[in-house]
Amino acid sequence: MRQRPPSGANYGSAEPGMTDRSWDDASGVRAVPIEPGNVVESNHGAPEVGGSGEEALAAARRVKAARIRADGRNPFANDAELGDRAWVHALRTSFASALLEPKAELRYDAARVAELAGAAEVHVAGRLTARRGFGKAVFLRLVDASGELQLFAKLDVMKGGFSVLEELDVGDHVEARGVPMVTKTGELSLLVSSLRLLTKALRPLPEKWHGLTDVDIRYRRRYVDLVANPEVASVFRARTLIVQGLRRFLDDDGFVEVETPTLNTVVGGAAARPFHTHHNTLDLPLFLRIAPELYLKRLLVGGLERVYEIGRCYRNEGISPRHNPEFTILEFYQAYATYETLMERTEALLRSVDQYLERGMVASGQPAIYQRWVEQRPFTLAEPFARVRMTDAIARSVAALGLGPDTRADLERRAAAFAAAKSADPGAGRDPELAVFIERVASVSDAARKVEWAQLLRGLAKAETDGERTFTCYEYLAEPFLWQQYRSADGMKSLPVFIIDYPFEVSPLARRKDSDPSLTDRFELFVHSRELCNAFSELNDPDDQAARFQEQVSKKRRGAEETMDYDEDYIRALEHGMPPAAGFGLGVDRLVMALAAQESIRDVIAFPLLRPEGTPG
RNA sequence: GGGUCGAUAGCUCAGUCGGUAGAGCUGCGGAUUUUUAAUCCGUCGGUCCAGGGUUCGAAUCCCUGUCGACCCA
Repeated sequence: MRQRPPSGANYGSAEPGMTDRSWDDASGVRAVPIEPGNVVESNHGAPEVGGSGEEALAAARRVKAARIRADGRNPFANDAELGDRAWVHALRTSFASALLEPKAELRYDAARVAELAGAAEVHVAGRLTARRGFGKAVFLRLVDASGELQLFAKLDVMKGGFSVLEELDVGDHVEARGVPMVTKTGELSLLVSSLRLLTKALRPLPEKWHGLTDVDIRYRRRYVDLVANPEVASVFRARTLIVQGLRRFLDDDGFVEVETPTLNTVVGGAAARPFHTHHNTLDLPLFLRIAPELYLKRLLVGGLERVYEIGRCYRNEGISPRHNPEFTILEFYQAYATYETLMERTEALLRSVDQYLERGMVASGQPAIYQRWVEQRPFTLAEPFARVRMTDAIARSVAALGLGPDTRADLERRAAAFAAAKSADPGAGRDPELAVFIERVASVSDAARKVEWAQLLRGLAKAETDGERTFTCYEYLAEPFLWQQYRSADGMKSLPVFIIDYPFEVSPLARRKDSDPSLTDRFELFVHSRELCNAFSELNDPDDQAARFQEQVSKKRRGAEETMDYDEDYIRALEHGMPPAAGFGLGVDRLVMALAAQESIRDVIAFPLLRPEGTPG
């Protein structure tokens, strides 16, 4: 790809009008000057020409479309025969041996290209994204799905066909034939012998230099965003490569891909609020699934042994740069494996996917974009991931924050006092002692200032068990600081961290540790302090599972919103015997964010959920 | 749910103390046969997010609402 301006957008200026029709071709095409008052009938009444308001811009293009129709041609043609079409990236690749140093500048040796190209014409098609006119010669930039190529249209080559330039605008789709050549500045171009409009674009593309930057419009009109900001297309191509890489890794390891229901009658497999829906003829209330977990494990019971699903889940929760209400999850389940096996597999999986991504980006001519992503990633996959027990992570982080070893005990005492005061008088206002306490612990260090103490204490006060308190301490005291505390050998990047040994109370589907039944054989992988994977040895004791479901149900009765339902059929399945197994879940959107160095989940989801345009909220 | 910031031409943005609404790009007309945001000349283009208020006068000040971004919950 050619070097682009920093904004990523780059559209050519308008071609000044060409009224000199001395080269009108012999086919009798009458070029009609486009002027105010010269409006030809269009599909949308009589547009006013002139001005550059949105309607006026579209109207001017409708006039051109109408003129083309009047000439007996179709401005929305569908008879292009592209059997011999050359993708522009493939074309570029075929002239790679003519590249001059430094190759990144994409300057070509004219003589070498002439030698390679001979007199053979090639056929390309795509969208015009820039136009620079010189009267009897015009430069156009053509973009297809593979890349971009400059077209060089000259009157003395095109003869009568040159008049088509009058009716072309930036944004139109065209097909062109010509012989590859190199311009004076060394740019590989197609010396156009024939050029034809395929689709008239009635609306203009955003401005060529600044492009489209309004994030709201970018997400709402992704079709424009993709054209105006080429890197957006790279991100979505990367997404495809990443998903392919995940499939490849699992398929090669004997996993069976399955699709399980997204319309569920019970909520299960994760702690989240569901979306509600309804089936009419069954008159059945349904939930959109929050996780495929319980169905996939039923398949283990059935003997599939290695299954996975990549699919959409729906959680009725807030929207943030890291959360979209619908998102894509990968879950896989492997019989006769443990969570320890899966830690090995996880490292291998992520490296394999990243290599697959790199190969794909290189193959599509975007090695520079991939390289930039790697540099922008604040983490590295190159070194062994850290493995830390949750309690150790807390202790280490507490020490790193400059807090004493008794901090947790102090916090729990304070939270208990807070909870007691609150239950005695729910309407009580601020607790001045609490503020004093927070100030005391927060003032220990700059890092300690960053702890969300008030939320931590609220969480501790709400926690019902020791395990929940451990998890709460982890969430607030350790997790946000993992990226600082686990670093690569050179200290430049953060290391992915496996947090292991989760308390059983916060892991209702995981197997208890044989050596310590208060813990589970579970890990989560944090990449730069962001949760990416969650995996555990599966609980296959139906009686233990039934008790945990029971506890979830009673939590819900006590007012908790993010709990599971009792899934009777799942218990029955376990009673038939699920082989010992380990299961794994990964947020695909978050993986794409991490690998393609994107800060917002909305930048890796083509059409993120937005409030509808122009509707009161 | 709360706070901060933002919304002005199709796009990117200015707009002073409250006094006729501005630029660049796009479009349109013209010149130009090797450009790279081409260049040069001319020109069209506005529900200043919406509604209300203050004022002789509001893009500007106030209130309410809508949408968005960021932060917090």
